[in-house]
Amino acid sequence: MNGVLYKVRESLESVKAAERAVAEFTLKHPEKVVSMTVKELAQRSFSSVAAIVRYCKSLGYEGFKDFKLKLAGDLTVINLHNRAKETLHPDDSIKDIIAVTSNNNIQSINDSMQLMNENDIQDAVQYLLQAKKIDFYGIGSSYLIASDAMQKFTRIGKICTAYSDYHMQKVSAVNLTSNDVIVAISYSGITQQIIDCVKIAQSRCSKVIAITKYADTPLSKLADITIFVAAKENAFRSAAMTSRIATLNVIDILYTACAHHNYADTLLHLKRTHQIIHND
Amino acid sequence: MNGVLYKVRESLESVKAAERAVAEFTLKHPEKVVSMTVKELAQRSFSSVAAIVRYCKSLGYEGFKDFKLKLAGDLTVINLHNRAKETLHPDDSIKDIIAVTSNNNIQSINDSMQLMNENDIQDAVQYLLQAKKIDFYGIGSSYLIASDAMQKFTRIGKICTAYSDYHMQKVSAVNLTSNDVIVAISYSGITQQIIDCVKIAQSRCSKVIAITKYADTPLSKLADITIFVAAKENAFRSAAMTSRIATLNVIDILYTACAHHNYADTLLHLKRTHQIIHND
DNA sequence: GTAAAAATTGAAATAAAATTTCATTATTTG
DNA sequence: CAAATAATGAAATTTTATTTCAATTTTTAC
Repeated sequence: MNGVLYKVRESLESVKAAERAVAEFTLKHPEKVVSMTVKELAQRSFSSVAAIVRYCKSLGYEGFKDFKLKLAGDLTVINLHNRAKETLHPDDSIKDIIAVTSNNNIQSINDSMQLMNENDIQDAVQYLLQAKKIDFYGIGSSYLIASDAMQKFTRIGKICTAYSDYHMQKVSAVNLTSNDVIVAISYSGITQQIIDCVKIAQSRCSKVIAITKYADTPLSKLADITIFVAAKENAFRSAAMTSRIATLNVIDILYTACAHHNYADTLLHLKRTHQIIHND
Repeated sequence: MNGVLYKVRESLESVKAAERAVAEFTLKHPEKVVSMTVKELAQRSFSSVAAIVRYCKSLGYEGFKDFKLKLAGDLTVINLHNRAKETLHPDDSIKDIIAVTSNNNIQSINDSMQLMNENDIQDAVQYLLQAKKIDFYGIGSSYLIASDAMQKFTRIGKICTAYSDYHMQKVSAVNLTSNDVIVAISYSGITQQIIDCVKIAQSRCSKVIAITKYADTPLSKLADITIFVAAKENAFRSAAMTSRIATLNVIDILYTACAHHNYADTLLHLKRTHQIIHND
């Protein structure tokens, strides 16, 4: 969350040539940077000492020393939930499976938190609050997340839908207005049906919030606001599996922030809802 | 815990006079130490530069620089946990909301892990592996979890279903056999529709695995195996919201354990599935 | 197309900070 | 109580970070 690595990654777009290599090296080997001197880093990233100090200052730090200190802090947090092994082997026990799976899920939430930009979330919440109608779009396992979001936002009195059918999504999209907001959920960021709906929505002047993996994808390029989730895949854990928990966490954050915005009003809505549904 | 501050506190017993003041100052104002130079710290704690470097080395660090870096890391973690209050207040910022929500979700997984019984999980996995057919039952937000489970187990070639409609659930239940297994998902453990289906399933001699909150509920009393999830509720976080992530983690564990049981076979199934669905 | 202005860059100078050395002082031991 | 040992900090040294500034590149304005 507004961490050093996030700032570095963000800077890649506007960084000067001499500083680019430094940024890239930092993203690739942050733990090395922490124990390097400016001189060493300058050599390793074919830059100059002065460029590095300037770069650190441009990111808002006092200098390289301050930068390293903050980075050390962030890395400790990132490593916090990272201690358990990540992959399973044929002879692992149930105990291992419980630990590894739970830790992967925890780590997924944690890593994604590092990628979140307060301002983006704030903007997304503003859109959602002002929206007359919200459409949540997702295909496959992302549809379940869309449904979850729909259930939540309905509970606080928002008009919103999540269609399981692609054609219904499209039908809904062509009838959007500039007062509406869509939330497009696609981990890969390349799901064609979602991209199609986003384009239709934008032709109707609706705002688009995307939730997708941390990368340059067609979806993130199109969206007005992109909220990233981190995920590591392996043979047993598909992309969808790893990202799902982190994506749900994003939904929780958006929902909580919206609910929070009008504290008293929300409590009323929730109370009303609670009286109808006692349990599930 | 082998953090810097822990070591410093431990050192108080055996520390030399000149270093004692340094240790005490560090314990009192660790966040200040991080941004101080050896010289400054020497003055503030009425010690000498050399004494401080020696002290850092005696604690096992390379020197003062290393000591500061490690301390910075620890402090970030400590701040993180301090910020992780559990409830939100009207004047909380987006940053607070991100931290609180994410931490609640992480906590939820963590707490539930503590409640899990290896043997129960192992037995549940055995049932699932031997099942001819698996029915996942859930109402409302629990239905989304049931669907998620269904999607996962389908990917490894299991015959399974999750019905959104109560009547279809019942229809499915009356046609179960002793070779089948149902997974009943209800956080409250008192959802009448789910209880009904469980009773029908048991009259057909099917095995029942329940996933529910940690308490004596009608559901946990009926089930053959109960897997518990922990959850703390408050005005903004309904039971369903807090428990959902933990319940999904249970599904992940069951799925992973089943998938893991036949390592080679599973990889084959997943590969096949992957070729069909590229992205979601 | 070109010249002036602005921005970028890194080598070298400077400043700051950390570490080491070593002589002095205090403490322990026989 | 003297010799041995340990502790201590001032000063020297080394390492590291920051700043300066002139050379170079890029942009802008005409």
